[in-house]
Amino acid sequence: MVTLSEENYLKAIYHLGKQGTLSVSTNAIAEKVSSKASSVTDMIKKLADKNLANYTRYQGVSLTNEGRLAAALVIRKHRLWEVFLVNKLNFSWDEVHEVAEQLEHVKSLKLVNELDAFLEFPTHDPHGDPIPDKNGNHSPIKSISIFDIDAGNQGILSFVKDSTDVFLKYLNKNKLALGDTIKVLDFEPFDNSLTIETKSQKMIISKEVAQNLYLSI
Amino acid sequence: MVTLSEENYLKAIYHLGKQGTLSVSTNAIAEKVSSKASSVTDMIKKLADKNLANYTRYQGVSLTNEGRLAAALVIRKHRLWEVFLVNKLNFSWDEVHEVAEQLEHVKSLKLVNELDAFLEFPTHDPHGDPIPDKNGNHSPIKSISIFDIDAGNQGILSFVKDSTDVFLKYLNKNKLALGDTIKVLDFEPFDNSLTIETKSQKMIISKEVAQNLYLSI
DNA sequence: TTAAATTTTTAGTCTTACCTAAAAATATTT
DNA sequence: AAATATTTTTAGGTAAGACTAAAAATTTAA
Repeated sequence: MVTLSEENYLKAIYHLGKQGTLSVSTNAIAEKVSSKASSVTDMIKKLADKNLANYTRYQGVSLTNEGRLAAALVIRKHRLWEVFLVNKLNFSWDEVHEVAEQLEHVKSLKLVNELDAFLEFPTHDPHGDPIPDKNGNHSPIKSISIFDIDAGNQGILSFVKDSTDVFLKYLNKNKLALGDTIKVLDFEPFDNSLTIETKSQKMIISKEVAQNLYLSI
Repeated sequence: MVTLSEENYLKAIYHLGKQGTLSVSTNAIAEKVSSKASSVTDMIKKLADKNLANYTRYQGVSLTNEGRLAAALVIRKHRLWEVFLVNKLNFSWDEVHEVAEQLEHVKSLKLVNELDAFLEFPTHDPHGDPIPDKNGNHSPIKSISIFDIDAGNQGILSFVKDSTDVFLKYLNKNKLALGDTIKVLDFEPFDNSLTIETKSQKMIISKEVAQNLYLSI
């Protein structure tokens, strides 16, 4: 049995190192799960004992196939619940994270798969993140940061990298949502800001914002 | 903050003693939550410290108003989730308990209330148990055990007292479901069995079964 | 109304998941 | 390549929530 806490560590390792394939550092994990390096070392040993992680002292951790699948299933649940909250229960995309963090730990294969069917097999969550399938696979994101797009080109906003509520609220305030068509009009070298245009408006966004908006083109 | 474990004890006390108003014994609680009496004593002290329970050594426990409300809210969540699982996710009534036991601990007022609305404010769960409202109140059950109904009378099956999966599977096998109209045809004093009739069949049920079936008349 | 049985509490342990502080290993500078 | 800085691990400790075994209180029976 994988405990709640173990699931959170698996998720962290998965996210930090390209689906857990890369070796990630103890400190990075500690930061991600808001704990201390020493606690991480303890937990990593436990994961390695359970054959969920590959670990050699001082060399960082990666996930085993088993660990990667376990992590992907937690992420699958998290994202499916987010879709449920937004599509069925009137949550907005900046309110779902905390609740999904709890729901993702509920254990029942039937629950996940019925939920998936009930939501009509969504492929992406409300922030544009792909939803892993039963086998832990997801369609790779084929999108590119607005910051890397040349002036004159456009695309559809399909993913936001930062999904903290501060950023999502900024987007709400500025009427930017997934699915919007966005055109890059101009790049300002002085402060790296960009002028963009949507169906309803023309606006200037900072480099920080641009780097978190991804378009599919 | 009320922990998961505390919530389970609150539920147990609530269920054992008429919504927690009656004083219940340490042993009874231990039995209900599958732990030992000594563990119960520890937890009861914690609940009393948090002003959720009334406790004097050797005299049993009851719930304070605050404790009763907290318990009712957990039960509200449990039953709403059961409705969700059965009505939306194709679970049958004998499969929902275990999953609802996990879902009931998810913390988010918005979640409960939106779920309630999404399900169109159900008043009873799939076993006929009443769903407490936001303030912890529920409509009293106005139903009577089949065992206490005189031959010749009938009613609608609206509540099953025992909701273990063994009993629910027995009902499934014998095509008895909530909402069915059931008429009591005969009572057999030798073994206390009853002959009942539904729209589709005539059958004999034991005293044990009869005492767990409640009709509204 | 004592004696016996039962229930409840206390005392002392264990495990999980965290922590701090110090030691060990690895990385980075000079 | 030594010295210094950083990262990681180890050692030892804490709180929550469980446990066993023994002591205390209450209840039941003789």
